[in-house]
Amino acid sequence: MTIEEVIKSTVKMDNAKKVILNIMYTQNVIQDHFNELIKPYDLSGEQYNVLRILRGQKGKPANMCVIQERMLAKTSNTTRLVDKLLLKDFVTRNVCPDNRRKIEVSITQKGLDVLKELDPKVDEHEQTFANNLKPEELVFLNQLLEKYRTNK
Amino acid sequence: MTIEEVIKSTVKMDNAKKVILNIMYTQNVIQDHFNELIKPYDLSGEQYNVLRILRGQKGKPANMCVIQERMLAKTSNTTRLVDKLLLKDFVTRNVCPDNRRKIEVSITQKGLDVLKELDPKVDEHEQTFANNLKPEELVFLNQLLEKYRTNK
DNA sequence: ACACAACACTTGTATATACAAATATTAAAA
DNA sequence: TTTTAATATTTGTATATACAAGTGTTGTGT
Repeated sequence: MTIEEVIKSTVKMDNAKKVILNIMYTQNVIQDHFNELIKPYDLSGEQYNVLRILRGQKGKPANMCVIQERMLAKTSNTTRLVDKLLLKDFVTRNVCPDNRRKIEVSITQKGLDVLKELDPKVDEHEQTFANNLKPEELVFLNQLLEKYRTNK
Repeated sequence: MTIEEVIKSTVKMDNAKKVILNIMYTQNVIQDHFNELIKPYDLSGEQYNVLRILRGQKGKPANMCVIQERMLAKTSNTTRLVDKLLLKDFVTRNVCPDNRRKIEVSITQKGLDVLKELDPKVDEHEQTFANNLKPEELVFLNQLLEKYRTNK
């Protein structure tokens, strides 16, 4: 389905406009698909993202600003995201002893367990989309997107 | 800047995962850029989208469900989006005389004026990104994204 | 004609996001 | 050593989004 069919556009669009709509719409499709996947786990996409960042720390706690800079949406409110994860016992939060302005956030075993359970489902989610392209097309799509963002 | 650099990833990712992150992140970058552009006009991205759909109707009013199906984010709450536009006198809203369940939404002259003022800025926004790619790359990026979404 | 389902839209509620201002701590300058 | 600036995080507020339930209208079957 082309992007014109998706938005039932009546007028002809140039490729510059089409690419933007295609990226925005594709992101929506991916996100809706992912939200379905994590719905039973009482996690939002951003909360999942934070958990994955924390697991990537391999035991080392992460400060709020470290989490922030590794997230895709740079404007997210990390404090409140961590609040939600804390309520579910997926993370711990402690004041950093070396610098009391900082907060050390770590993933708990319960958090690791839920990620472990999600891993195969997330892999499947990623593959479902990726399988529509040949391996070399996948590489090229990555390159084009990165080039498209140049200087932004 | 590659997606790995953006999220400061420590571990190696496969291309299936990289594409998803690349699309999500690129959408964020585009959206942030666009939000800067429309901030002075007291419009949200979705509100702008609705106005553009209404202009595309060329005088013919649009029902709520027509607006809904033409939007990128299918889950948006059209009623409240139109409420906001109504408060700014960018649209009118009337019960459809043929079918009183339906609502006819039309763009006002004021709405058309604000779109007209935005047009060159939106074009520039689109071109700024598109200029990073050769014309044939732009075409290919569109094709890859559409293929990537197959059956979703 | 009546009951009931389908449709089009609205409203309620909880959560998420955006962005500015506030707080607390540490670092730097006078 | 104060004062000031910079850093790290939190809080407040307004708006947006997600999703279920509610309202009013029209269409269908008996």
